[in-house]
Amino acid sequence: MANERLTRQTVAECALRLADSEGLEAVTIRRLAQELGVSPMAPYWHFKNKDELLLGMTDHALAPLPPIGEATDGWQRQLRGMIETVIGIMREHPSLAALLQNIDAKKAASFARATNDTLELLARAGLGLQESYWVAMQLLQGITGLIATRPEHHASVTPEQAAESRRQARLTMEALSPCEYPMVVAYARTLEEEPDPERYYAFGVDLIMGGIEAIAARYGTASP
Amino acid sequence: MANERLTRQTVAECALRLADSEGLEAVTIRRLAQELGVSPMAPYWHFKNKDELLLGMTDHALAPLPPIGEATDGWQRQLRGMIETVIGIMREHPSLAALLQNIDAKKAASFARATNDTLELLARAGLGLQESYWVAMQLLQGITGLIATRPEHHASVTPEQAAESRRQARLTMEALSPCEYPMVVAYARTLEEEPDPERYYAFGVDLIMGGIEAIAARYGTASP
DNA sequence: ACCTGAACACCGTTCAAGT
DNA sequence: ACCTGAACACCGTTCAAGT
Repeated sequence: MANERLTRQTVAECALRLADSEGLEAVTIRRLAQELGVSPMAPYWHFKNKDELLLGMTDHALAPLPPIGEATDGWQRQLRGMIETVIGIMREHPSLAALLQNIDAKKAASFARATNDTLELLARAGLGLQESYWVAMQLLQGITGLIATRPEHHASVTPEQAAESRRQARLTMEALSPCEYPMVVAYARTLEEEPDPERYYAFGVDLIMGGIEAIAARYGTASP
Repeated sequence: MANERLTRQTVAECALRLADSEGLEAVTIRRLAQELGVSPMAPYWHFKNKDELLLGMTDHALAPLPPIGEATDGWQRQLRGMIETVIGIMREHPSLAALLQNIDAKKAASFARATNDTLELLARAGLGLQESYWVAMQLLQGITGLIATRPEHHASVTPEQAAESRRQARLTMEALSPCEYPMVVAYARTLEEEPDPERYYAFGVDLIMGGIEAIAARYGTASP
């Protein structure tokens, strides 16, 4: 719209907004340029290729993630807080999960920072470096999976879109043979009623934290 | 090569082999046709579009997954066995993880079967239908993440390729500022020596199972 | 420094046509 | 029933050129 000069910031921001509202597959260099009211090649001055752009979008989304605070709490509480914050950011940016799966995440500075903080917490849990890294990656995958399976699926902002995608999921599963897949068909029926997102996310966090605490008790050397 | 008649089977098989050896992004309708020695439009007779092809590839890869056996063991042992089997299949088919992230998995019959079996096991663990489904999806995501982060990264078949991709990962992380990201840089150095894949996967399975057992103890109604 | 325009080598997919 | 060929509307990216 505005005919201002472009910035790395504004380009990344616009691309992220586009991804959040229409899905990551809508983010095309040409479509982005159109959205910015600029020629198709303009974005290339700010990002040398599409991968760099995706990294920029990720950094822009993850920027508000606060650094890990002082060690006043136990590592469990701090880690749980961090997980909840990331979930919050992913709920604000529905495309972030897909983004993290389509880039080499360790090349994003904001992601490296989050990883570093997580490694620090897990060291306090008594885990070794390798184990900590493996746990940190599983952690991210867990959060991503939580978002991907979420009841308010897709880049759907409006309740109507959310209800529609839930209906689609239900129809897909109900189309299956009830004698071959009885449990799946039974689950599909639970999708008829509106889900409670908060209950869903709380359960997900418990699931992720449960795995980490079990592994810390087994492989770690620190006291709880 | 051979000028035989095409089959849905052979097309899916060829596409999967291509994906496993050169990555999912190499699987293009046109490239696939070339590989089959056939005109670019030929695959369309067997799969109505690319999404259907990806589903077919997934079903082909997941076909050898055995159905859940009789309930002679406890649900924990059976579930652990299933996870290990899926990991085995994913290690044989390096593209399967990416495949599952790029399709609507519930539309793949083989995936629905695996989901159904998992739901049955989790019901025996005393979890409700919704909770079971959430756990099942987290389970898959966890396995997928395990494969994605694995030491023998990428579609690398040869040890040289594996060593090279590990080296690339190390260089990316070592390029980071050591005072800003001390833990990440420290972890990068552990990548210098050859990893032990079995130790890695065993740890991963413990991590995933730990979460499930913790949640079963907390939300379930069955005795262990 | 920042952006445009034309061009290249790719995509997925439709549709009419061949055997 | 199974496959081909031409055509369409897209991609990402390079490169020379404009201001």
